[in-house]
Amino acid sequence: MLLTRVKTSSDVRSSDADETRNNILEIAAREFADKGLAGARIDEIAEKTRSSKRIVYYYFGGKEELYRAVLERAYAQIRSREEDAAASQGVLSAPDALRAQIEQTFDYHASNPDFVRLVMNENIHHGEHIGHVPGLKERNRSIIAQLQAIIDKGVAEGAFRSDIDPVDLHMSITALCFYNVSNRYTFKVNFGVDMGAAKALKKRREQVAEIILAWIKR
Amino acid sequence: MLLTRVKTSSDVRSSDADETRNNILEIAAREFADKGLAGARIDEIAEKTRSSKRIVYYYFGGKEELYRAVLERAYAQIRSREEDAAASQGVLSAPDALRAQIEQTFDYHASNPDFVRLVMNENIHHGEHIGHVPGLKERNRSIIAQLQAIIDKGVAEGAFRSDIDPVDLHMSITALCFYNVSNRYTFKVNFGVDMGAAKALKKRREQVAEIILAWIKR
Amino acid sequence: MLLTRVKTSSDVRSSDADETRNNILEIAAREFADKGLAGARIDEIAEKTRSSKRIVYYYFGGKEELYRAVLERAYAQIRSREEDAAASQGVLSAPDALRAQIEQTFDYHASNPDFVRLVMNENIHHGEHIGHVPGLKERNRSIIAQLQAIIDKGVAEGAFRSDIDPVDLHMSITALCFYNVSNRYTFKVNFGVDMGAAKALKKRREQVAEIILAWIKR
Amino acid sequence: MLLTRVKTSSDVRSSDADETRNNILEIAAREFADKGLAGARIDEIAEKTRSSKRIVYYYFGGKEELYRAVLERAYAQIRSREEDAAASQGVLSAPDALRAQIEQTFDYHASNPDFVRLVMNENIHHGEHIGHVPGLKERNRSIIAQLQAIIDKGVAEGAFRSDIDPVDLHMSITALCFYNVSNRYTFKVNFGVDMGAAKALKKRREQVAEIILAWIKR
DNA sequence: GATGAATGAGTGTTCATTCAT
DNA sequence: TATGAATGAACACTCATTCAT
Repeated sequence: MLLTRVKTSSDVRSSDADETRNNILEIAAREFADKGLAGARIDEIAEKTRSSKRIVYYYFGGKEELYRAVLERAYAQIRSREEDAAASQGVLSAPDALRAQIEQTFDYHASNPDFVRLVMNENIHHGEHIGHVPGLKERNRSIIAQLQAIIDKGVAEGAFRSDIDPVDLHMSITALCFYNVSNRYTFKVNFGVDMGAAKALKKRREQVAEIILAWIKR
Repeated sequence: MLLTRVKTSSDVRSSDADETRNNILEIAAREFADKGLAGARIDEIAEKTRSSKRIVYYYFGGKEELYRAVLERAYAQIRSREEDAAASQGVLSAPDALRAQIEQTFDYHASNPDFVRLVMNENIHHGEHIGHVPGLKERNRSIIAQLQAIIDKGVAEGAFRSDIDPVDLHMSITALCFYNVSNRYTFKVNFGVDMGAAKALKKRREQVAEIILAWIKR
Repeated sequence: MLLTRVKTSSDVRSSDADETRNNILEIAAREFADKGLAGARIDEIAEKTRSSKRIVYYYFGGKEELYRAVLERAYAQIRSREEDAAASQGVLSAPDALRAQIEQTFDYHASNPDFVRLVMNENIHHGEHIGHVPGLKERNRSIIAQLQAIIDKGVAEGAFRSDIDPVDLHMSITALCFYNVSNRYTFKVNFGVDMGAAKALKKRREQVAEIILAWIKR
Repeated sequence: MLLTRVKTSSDVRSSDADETRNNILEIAAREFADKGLAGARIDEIAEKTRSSKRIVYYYFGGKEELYRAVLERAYAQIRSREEDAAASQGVLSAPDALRAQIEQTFDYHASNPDFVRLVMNENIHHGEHIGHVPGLKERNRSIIAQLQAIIDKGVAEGAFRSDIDPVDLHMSITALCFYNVSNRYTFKVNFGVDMGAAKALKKRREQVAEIILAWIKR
């Protein structure tokens, strides 16, 4: 900061500020995902941060606002992933496109357990914060539209049933992709199977696609 | 208590104690389900109880122990339901038995959102308390055995594929029954559909059975 | 109790009662000596007892009263010891009698650390309970009279100074006998010497007598 | 603080902090000395302080840590006193130096009953906290070295016996200086003499020196 | 804009004691 | 006389938040 004169001081500050903000959000996401809104400690978050507790308040105002910012960021991230994925499915047949879509959803959940845990937390809180997350509507419209397109294509190809609602389809896919992650610990205790293990994941990934495709095929 | 005058005074006491215990457990279950282990307040639980905070400690020792007792009770309840249900499936064909099983699972989750939320909470806590719940092993063995029996029958009848693992089947069923309840609030915000509504539930119930049966049928 | 008809029921009860009382007092003495009045727990005392918490209240009324009873018993014990010892000193020369007296005092403290600790506790509480212990005056008069007799004899024998006050003598002896026990733990940390060890005690016992005799001899 | 304007703001802060810390330690020392670790109440300490209960936790972390800080401070104070006293004994003869040393020890105990009571408390707790007090080893080495020097000088002067161990000497002196303070209340009840009274103290001060000197002289 | 110090309100827990039988 | 169950009051401690600089 002291070495660069090219950047104006305000530039420097704001880029530093962004870095600080992101650093806090990252740490906070982990903490909220791990312990929930009530269980996470501002003190602990601040301590793990490169900055101080006061800075957390300075940037975010309070615990709840920080939680919302974390939620927002988590949804922003999944959305950008979905958009990336959507771009590359144009040329596939409907079943293949659907399978790709399912696998992408499965992978995202599997490799982002913190997102899954944040969503669980949000449901524990009756979804009272998610409403404030901007850009959700577009995201959801886009997901549904994407699935509708695949369904339409599959019906046209004579491969899919014509009576599948895209929202139902989305729910079924997500339910099957969510559970391994969300209920990993109780499932492990109950059935001795660790759904975090690579082998188990690979097998399940295949299976989820199989289940959905068996249902939608005519 | 109202029926008997024969009971000795000690009997009366213990039944009172049981009543108090159960009353606390009921209230606590609601609170823990609603706010999580960290978010629930012993003060609040006690206040809603017919007894006092001190009594809560007298009976359960502490917050964590109370939480465990709640978890234990929740699992005990689902287990007794499963046993009841199992008894009545003997005469059905494999697909009908499986459908009955799925519907029972679906209904249990739908009408016991607190159980679902407790399980979510337990997963947030990395399942560190569920291990202490007694009788889990038997429950799980029994579930799997039941499913295995249905699979076997279905295979024998020529109705089912022969390569389905009962644990996978259980996971798939549960995943599809769990999600509407666990993610009800975020789903509502995201897609405008309230999965708590009777109509939505009825439709989904049918659908879940359909999905599983489509997958398992040969 | 049900088997003996020789004893009247009230006899039986009262002897049982004495046993119970004594058992409680013994346990309580250990606890109060170990943790002080505030630190000792009625629950813990009751648990270690052969009886119940309610019995403790039944017999003693409350924590403070129990503490007083313990204090009383402790002083009663030391007194009876002193009387026994006094009886056997008639034939000795004054220095020998004094030495015997000192050694007896030293030994009593060394082998009754609980008594020492109870006295420490009582001083922490500004001696507010010891006033209620009956029989103290007689005990103290007797100790002082005993020492006065030894001094008188020593003066008559030409062995002792004539200006020693028996209360001062008692204080000096007790101070030197008390400290090894009362300050055993801090002394150990400070100087690495464990005054509870037999060898250290034996040496110190000799020394204490030596100190007092050097002072009183003419 | 009132004298300096040169101090930076952080200096001012830290001196305020020190003041607060010291104020708390002073009050806490009185409370712990008076009621012991278990008997003292954080609430009461905080109330008597110029600050709040929260501040006590902010500075010290907890009751036990506060107790340790108090213990540490008490030992630091006695040590600095000893060092001051040691400096002024160079020119005296061995008996005079020893007498001065004894009187200083006597006076310190007599005028710092809280220190004596803290040490008693620490012994009730089996000395489990004193081990954590830093600088104790140096203090004790220095005390013993000082006494050894006096002994050596006295032996060289032909005034003292040559077989006195400095640790024994220290224990004897301390025992005689500690008791009037530690057992003041029980002694008062037992023998009607208030060892806190100026006259009694003066007489005893003389006597303690006399006892030790009688023992060590050849 | 940035920060170490401070804090009111609550949070889980424990204690000596009493009640109902 | 004897006791398991129950309890109000206090207790140590924590938390998100704000103040002074």
